[in-house]
Amino acid sequence: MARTQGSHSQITGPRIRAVALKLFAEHGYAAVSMRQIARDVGVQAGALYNYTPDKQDLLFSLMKQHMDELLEACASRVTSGDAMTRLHNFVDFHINFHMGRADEIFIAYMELRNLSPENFATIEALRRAYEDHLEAILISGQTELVFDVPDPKVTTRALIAMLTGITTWYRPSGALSPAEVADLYWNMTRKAVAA
Amino acid sequence: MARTQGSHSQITGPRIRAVALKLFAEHGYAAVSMRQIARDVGVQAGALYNYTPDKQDLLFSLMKQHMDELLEACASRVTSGDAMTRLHNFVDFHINFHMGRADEIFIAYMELRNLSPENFATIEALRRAYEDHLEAILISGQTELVFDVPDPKVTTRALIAMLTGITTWYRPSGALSPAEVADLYWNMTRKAVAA
DNA sequence: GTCTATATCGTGATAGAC
DNA sequence: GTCTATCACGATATAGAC
Repeated sequence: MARTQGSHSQITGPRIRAVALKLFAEHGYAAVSMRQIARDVGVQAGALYNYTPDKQDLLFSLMKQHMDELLEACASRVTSGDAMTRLHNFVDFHINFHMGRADEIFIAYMELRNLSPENFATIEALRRAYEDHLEAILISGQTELVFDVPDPKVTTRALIAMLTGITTWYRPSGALSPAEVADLYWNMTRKAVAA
Repeated sequence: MARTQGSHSQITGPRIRAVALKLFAEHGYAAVSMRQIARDVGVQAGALYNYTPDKQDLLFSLMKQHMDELLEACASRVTSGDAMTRLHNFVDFHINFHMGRADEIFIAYMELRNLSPENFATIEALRRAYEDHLEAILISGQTELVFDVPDPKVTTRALIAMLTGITTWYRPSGALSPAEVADLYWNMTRKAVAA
């Protein structure tokens, strides 16, 4: 009953990650079995363990990679300019980065509780680092007197929740283009923090 | 090895629901076993099936009850007054209702994908009905020229995502009182939709 | 590197005694 | 209404052939 015997390490590894990402996002980490991942990849379950020590590490690795990419891409976008410009850049970046990554976002926000304590601490620290980018912008704007933000930490969480919520309803096939969505959310953000 | 033999139907039913709610919120529906629920309730696994036909129905029943309570409590709060008053009432209601129900909210938003198709349709309809309350307020405000809301549907989703996000970080033991949180979020909301 | 086979355990749900 | 016992199955992970 062999199916695809032979050596395919260079494509199997990424395929496992892609399949796991999709299945975790669709059904949830706990609801997805290693057998199911293997079936969709086209290998036997045992073969998965050549690429990941266990299921937990597969989840962690996906989340870690996402957060690393997020932070690296963010840093280059929001460090120069006045507060208003940086905020606009942040909103624009956040929306565009997240729009093409609905699965990653979903997992990053929903599967935190399925991480081991150590893995959770790692991911949580990265999430904090990302929020700190926005918080720093808000504080700058407060100093420049262009924003009125009584509690930068709370406002940061509020804005990120609002922006990230896009992924729960946005579909590329929908009525609004990414640019239109970005414009709508930018206007709400801008007004919400305005002095 | 009997533990708590005897008849306790009047307290066991609610206890099962309370325990299941807590465990589902903490670990996720798929990650929680019927045995685990039974253990925390203090009965054997088989006894659970005197109260629920199956695990799926237990989840659905919890979500349905939450949505019913949400809609009933909401309707009485946001139907009279001008748009600004109704929006303030909605924000205030949403925050206060959700603050004491972190577990219910978490489940209502995170476990949708673990519902059977029929159950999902039911809950989704109730969620829409709730969003429609806010959308109606925004449209009223647009008519009254007190709001500037180019896309009421999108703004509705954005505001609800922002407001519901409170449950991911708010703790009663934290620095801010519920009233202070409500005030911060009301100001952001008010400004975000202002004409 | 992938396969087959398997060890070990936990799962949802049911049957029948009390 | 709760218990004990059990069914039928699927889970993660490993061992060893190829």
